[in-house]
Amino acid sequence: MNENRKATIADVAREAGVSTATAGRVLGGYGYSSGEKRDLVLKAAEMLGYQPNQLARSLITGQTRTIGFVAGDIQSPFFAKILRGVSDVLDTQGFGLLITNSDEAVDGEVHSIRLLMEKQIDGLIISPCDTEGAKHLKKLAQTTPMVLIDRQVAGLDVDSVGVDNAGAAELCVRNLIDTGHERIGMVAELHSGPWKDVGSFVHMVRARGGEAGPMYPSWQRFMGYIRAHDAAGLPLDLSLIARVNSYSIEDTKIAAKQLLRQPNGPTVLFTTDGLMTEGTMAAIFETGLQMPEDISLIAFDDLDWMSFVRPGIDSIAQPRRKMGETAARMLIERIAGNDGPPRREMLPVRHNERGSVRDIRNARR
Amino acid sequence: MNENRKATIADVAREAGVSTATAGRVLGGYGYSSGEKRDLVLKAAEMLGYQPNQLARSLITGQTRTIGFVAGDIQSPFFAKILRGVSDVLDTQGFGLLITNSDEAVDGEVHSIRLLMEKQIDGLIISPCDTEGAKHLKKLAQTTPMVLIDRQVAGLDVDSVGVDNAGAAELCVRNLIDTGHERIGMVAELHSGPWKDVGSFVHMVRARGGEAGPMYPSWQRFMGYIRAHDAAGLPLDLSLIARVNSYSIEDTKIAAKQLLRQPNGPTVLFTTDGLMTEGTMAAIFETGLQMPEDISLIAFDDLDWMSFVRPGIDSIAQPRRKMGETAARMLIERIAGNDGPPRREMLPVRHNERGSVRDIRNARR
DNA sequence: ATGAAAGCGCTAACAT
DNA sequence: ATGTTAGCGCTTTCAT
Repeated sequence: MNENRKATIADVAREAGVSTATAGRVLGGYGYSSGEKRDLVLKAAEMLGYQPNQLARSLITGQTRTIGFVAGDIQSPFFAKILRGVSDVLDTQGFGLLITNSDEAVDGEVHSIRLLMEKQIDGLIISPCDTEGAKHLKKLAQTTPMVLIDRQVAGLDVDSVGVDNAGAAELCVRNLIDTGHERIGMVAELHSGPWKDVGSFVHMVRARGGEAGPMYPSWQRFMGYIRAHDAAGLPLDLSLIARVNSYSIEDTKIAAKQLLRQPNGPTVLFTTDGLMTEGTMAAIFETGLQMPEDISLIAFDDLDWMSFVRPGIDSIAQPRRKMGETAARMLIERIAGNDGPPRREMLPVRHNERGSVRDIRNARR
Repeated sequence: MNENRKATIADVAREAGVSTATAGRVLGGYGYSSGEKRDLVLKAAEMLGYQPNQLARSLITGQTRTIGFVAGDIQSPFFAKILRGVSDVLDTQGFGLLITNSDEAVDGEVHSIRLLMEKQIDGLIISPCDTEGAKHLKKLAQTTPMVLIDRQVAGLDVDSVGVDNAGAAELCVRNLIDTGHERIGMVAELHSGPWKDVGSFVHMVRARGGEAGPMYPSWQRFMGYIRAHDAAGLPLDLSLIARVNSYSIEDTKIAAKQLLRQPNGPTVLFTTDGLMTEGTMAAIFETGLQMPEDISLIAFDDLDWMSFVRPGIDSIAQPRRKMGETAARMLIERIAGNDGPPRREMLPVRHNERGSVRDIRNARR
């Protein structure tokens, strides 16, 4: 027997003594078929080791049952966890998952998307690297189901999932203030958005009463920081904001060290994401400061190790896996034909207290 | 103009006033074409916003330029980093990447592979969850290019990439012995392989002079542990082996705590992978032991946080990203037609000394 | 319920 | 160098 070539429906049909249409109907699970022919076909398929060719099926149905995911960087725990959630849901629905990295650059994103679209994905989950223009996404959204994860894009009305970054940051900073902290440092990669500088961002936020459109999560967290200060009547000291210029641990460490060494520095550091936290941890250790005696720390995004270092690190944990699951579910619904209005899923965060934040209400300065 | 339907080659051909074959030739970059017609076609394609449909192309060429990756769990930093390496190389070659999780179960693996094969992947990178039987892999290997990562399978002669686990572990344990340690604990998930128990494994290793066939990395690391003891003439004490039954942090913590609390316990702990290390870290903190004064630690697999906790954690780092790159390159070569003998790429590990291992040669017990 | 035939979008002979 | 034609493996009318 010739087992060099993969068995096709035609082979099965011939073996079973039926037409290709009938074979297709039982193998593909569509249309009518009598029990008798069914058995014949199934037996023949079994014998020949028939495996359907989804390509051919997709070409005709126009559906690949495959979705694309454009991550910033899949090796970061943030995206890796999200991806796991996505993968789990897709798996139960028989969908495939094609992944790419944008490396947070528009070029990479455009390239990734083109590749994915050529492979005829049914839908896209993306963490867009630009929250402003993103014309390519707006155009794509007209033809392809899409859900945004972690970030939103101004003027792009599609499903999205994320957390209330500003709200979570505000609550966090308010707690710090309640615990006696007045000099609250922030370590963030505030890459140039539409704002000239940090000062004009503050101005804008205040002008709008603490509300603003879509922006990067780190800016949103900064917004929460501002709101908490304003609500408590605590003046903002921009010298406490370490603005990291490149998204790297090394640069973060340098920026954080500088912040820690300046005269009249912060009593606590608030870091805006996992990478900022790692750079800041390194800075704290290198400056020899003790946590939480000399410096307190609270991090946005929870990481594995935070529970087994000493002190444990306080954090705001995003439900990453669930974010992925939710995104996947929303996307599949769209693919299935749901054409209701875009939904914005805001998942709750969890605040972990582990001992890295010191209560200094009754402490001497 | 009707932009509801995607433009096809036929549309472009019509618009350009040429045959579909000519249009196909310039758009697909094959066969001859005059500059004149080329321009016509390109212009028409541009105008219609033509995007090739890789499905149709693949159906006919028999190549999808997509490969599959079956990971144990993509959210673990180990696989996430490997995946990044794979993705990078594929990207430069215009290949797509379809990922799935096996969750280290044969069922999941089989299911994953079937899904991937139906999508007609050109090749497979897999971290097999069974190093023994794996009949499905052996069968598959006859028709589909495949490279194994991290683990090998007995009797499956295909390309693979990994590190010299036994050698690295042996060197590591020898160093511990040289530093005065005589009671070296090991925390490992030694899931039931073909050996009745740990004792019979030791027996087997010794009988074969420290060599054995393919097996799980954790068993290989244990083999290195045995070899180092035997080479140094240090008797093996099986009560120092914490055999973790389930691959979870919680169970690891419990097993490690038990090991730490037993009378005449270890002076140092050797953990066999990232998850074992995290569970062990938790155990060390919960028992209140000081590192490295009360207990030393060295870990197989390097993790982000090991450099910024105190003390820093000594580790054996696998070049995960490079492993992924190498696997991807090997696979692409196979897809391109390389039919030379299977290659086993053994990448070098790096030993990081950071202060979690204490030199006790001159210390009182 | 089943079969014959058309065709998804593209490439690959085979002509010219 | 270009056009014509025949499929790739499957689904989907349309008959019967």
